Amino acid sequence: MKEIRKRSECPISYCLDFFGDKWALLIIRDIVLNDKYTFGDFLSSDESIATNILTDRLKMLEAEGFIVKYPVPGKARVGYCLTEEGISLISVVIEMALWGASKNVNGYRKELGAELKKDKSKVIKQLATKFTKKYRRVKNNLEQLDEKSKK
Amino acid sequence: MKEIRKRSECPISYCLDFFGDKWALLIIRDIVLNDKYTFGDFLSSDESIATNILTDRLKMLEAEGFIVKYPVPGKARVGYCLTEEGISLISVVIEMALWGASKNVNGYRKELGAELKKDKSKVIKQLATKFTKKYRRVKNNLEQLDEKSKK
DNA sequence: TTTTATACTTGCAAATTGCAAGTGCAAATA
DNA sequence: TATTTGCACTTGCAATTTGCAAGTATAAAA
Repeated sequence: MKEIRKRSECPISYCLDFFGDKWALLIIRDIVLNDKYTFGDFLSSDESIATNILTDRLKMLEAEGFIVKYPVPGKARVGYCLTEEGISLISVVIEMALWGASKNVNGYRKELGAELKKDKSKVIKQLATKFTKKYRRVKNNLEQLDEKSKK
Repeated sequence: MKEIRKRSECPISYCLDFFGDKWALLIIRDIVLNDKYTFGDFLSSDESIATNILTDRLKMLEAEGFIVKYPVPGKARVGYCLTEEGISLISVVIEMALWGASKNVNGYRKELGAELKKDKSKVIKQLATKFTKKYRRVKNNLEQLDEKSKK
């Protein structure tokens, strides 16, 4: 698992301690903007992440509290869901999306682009609300599974 | 020099094509928030970048049009200044700063933190204006040097 | 029990980072 | 003019990370 070392007291540096690589934020993106949640989902993204890198980054994100793993129906299937910590990254991801879009790289549907231009904060809030609800459901589910396994 | 390859049409991925490493955005940070502009300035930051990595990243940032190099008085001395392209990264840097600060990593003076909380957009605009003015001065200067060398 | 789907794990080569010594260039000084 | 000093890189090499692709473990269905 990618080792996290705090390089300085600078908040930007701190952010890059976790996310200063080509892949970690792409996983957050896939969850936030592409509704992906399984290992296979992330593997199928256009950037073609390698399985060992994906595993490594998911482990880091989970260990640092940005995502949580939960069972999904299907053989050996699992999903990954943002925690509150992970949800706080949405604004960074959106800011990058706006930056890239300003360079005429905009693979997202036109409506999202228009919404972001119209009211960026509103979009961020809506996404945060959506994933907060999902996180609560998943957390409850995990807690219930935990109780069951104790019987 | 770090090779830039466009991995997909996603704007976030596009941003990470340039900045998905531990160092490139730290250079932008140093220019924007620490008023640094020479090789030696960047070398002295708390994160201790290696000279070969710094050179590599400065070359990339220059080649991609985010910064421009200009002469500074002193022996073999040069400075680096944001271009309009580079200035457009300020909002990403600031969003990361806010994220890091929300995790209680805040090595900046309290006033900046307060200003950002009060009116993030205003701070971003002020910084953009400041560096736009500097870029214009530098560009004019470079153009004049260019004219001189043709005589 | 066997097959299938999923999530990883592993071995290895290529690429990148980090350390620290070295080199080249420009300006100041003797 | 020659030498010294300051600055911006460059270089050699070891350590680490990434990427490729085959392999393995687990869970559920047949």
